[in-house]
Amino acid sequence: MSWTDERVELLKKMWSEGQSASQIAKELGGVTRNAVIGKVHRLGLSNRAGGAAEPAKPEPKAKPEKVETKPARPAEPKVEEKPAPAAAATAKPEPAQPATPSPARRAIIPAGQPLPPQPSANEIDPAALAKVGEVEKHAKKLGLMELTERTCKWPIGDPATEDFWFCGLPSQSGKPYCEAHVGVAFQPMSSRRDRRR
DNA sequence: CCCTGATTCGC
DNA sequence: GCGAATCAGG
Repeated sequence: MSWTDERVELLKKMWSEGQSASQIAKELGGVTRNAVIGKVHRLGLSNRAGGAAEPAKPEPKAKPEKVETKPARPAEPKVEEKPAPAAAATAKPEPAQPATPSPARRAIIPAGQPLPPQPSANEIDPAALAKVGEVEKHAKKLGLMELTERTCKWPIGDPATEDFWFCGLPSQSGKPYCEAHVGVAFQPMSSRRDRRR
């Protein structure tokens, strides 16, 4: 593979979007993250600043003076780093159904919820639940696109609204979830088996 | 261990 | 110019 204009363009785009070198490499295909990084450097955009943005690093120079703003590039598009929730668009307070072709639709419950059901106060170890609650505060709130092989894919929030994201915490094992979520995801199904219900 | 970007240097 | 190997972190 070679760095065609298109590929370089995509590289620039993704890099400025804050994508990691490995992700870019994966997207491009035929190159490794090293190649991407090498190219990035050669292109001179090692700093992820499409034109100027980063808060920059406050040098040990505590100069109370006003910061000099170079008018060098006043009209820079400046690609703000947006979380880019991937799938869901920035939902507006629009309660209306977008357009459900179904003649008779019931609740807006997405039938295809491939991922584990939210723990419904079942017979799950309270400690594990507490842990999840705790962990979800630290969730990285990844969008569908941000998920990788080793990020927790536990869904959080309501898929029907914009309040939906994935845990995203590292799932170091070969598991699809982080430690906490693994805990409530698959219980050995042995914890209290004879509930003599 | 997983990951990140940065650098080097033979090609 | 290219990128694998390596380095230096998190």
